[in-house]
Amino acid sequence: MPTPAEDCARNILDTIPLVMREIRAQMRSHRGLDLSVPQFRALAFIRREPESSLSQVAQHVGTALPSMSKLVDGLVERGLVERRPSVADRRRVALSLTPGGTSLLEAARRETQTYLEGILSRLSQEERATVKKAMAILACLFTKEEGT
Amino acid sequence: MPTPAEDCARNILDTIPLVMREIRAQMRSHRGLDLSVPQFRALAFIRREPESSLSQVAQHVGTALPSMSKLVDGLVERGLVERRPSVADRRRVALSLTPGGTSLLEAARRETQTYLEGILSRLSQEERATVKKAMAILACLFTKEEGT
DNA sequence: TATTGTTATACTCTATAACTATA
DNA sequence: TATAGTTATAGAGTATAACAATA
Repeated sequence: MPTPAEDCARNILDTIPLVMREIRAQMRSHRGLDLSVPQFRALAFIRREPESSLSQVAQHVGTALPSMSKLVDGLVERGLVERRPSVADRRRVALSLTPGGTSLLEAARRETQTYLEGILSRLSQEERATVKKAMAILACLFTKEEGT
Repeated sequence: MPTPAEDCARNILDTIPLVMREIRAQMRSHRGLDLSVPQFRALAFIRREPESSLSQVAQHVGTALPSMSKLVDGLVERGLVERRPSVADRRRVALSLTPGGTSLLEAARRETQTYLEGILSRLSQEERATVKKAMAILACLFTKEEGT
């Protein structure tokens, strides 16, 4: 019989990529407001933390700095993000959403939320509670892991 | 107050990409046996279902057929997979692991399992049970969703 | 004609290394 | 010297469209 941790690890390895794939496909499927998951996460972070630097966004989204630089290039080209040099420290960059970026992000979030809620509505209240609790546990575990 | 489903959806959206990112980084970090998550999943499926066709693998891993064709190209070049025309139906392809592919897959799985178990060992038995149960719920939900 | 797979094309994601500008 | 960011480079993932081979 497998140990509990072994068992749990295998379940994670089987399930997380599956769910991730659905989320990605769903986000990509909207004409005009299609976003990749990292793009979505970057926009959401910038809205929550206006004037954030590139490093902060990269840290939060979990990419290397050059990756985020290029990702932001694309968002700026699409007119969703404004990138200005910071006044306090001119090495830095100050990122913020344009009005178009804000409304696109909100529309995308609405779509994705609706999609997920549709799926989750098939669960019992208890099952949803279990999923929510598990997400909180994992988020804690894997966020704290960053420095290691 | 957000509805339970809305709440749960946001938790999923915040957490799944985070965990996915860690799994990916972990799998890529091994010298000699570094695999992407889709490569790992393809190898695992082919071992479980020898002589499978390209379509079957693509279906299981969740990629489009051309994507899987290219992914398998890489695995064949690395000597991990053998791709032969099927005898019964020569449009098809019969995929199987080489001995090298089998041992690499096993080594990679061991590494990843060990890594995940290390993290999960910080949880209480009850927390692990919650995570495991949630994974089962999600796997069911998102596997059945494929045809929609 | 329908199915299986490949090729062509075009993005995005991702990382590391080398570089520039500022502190 | 150290930090923030960009550019260069390279490889993988992803999808759609067009094509070839076989049934």
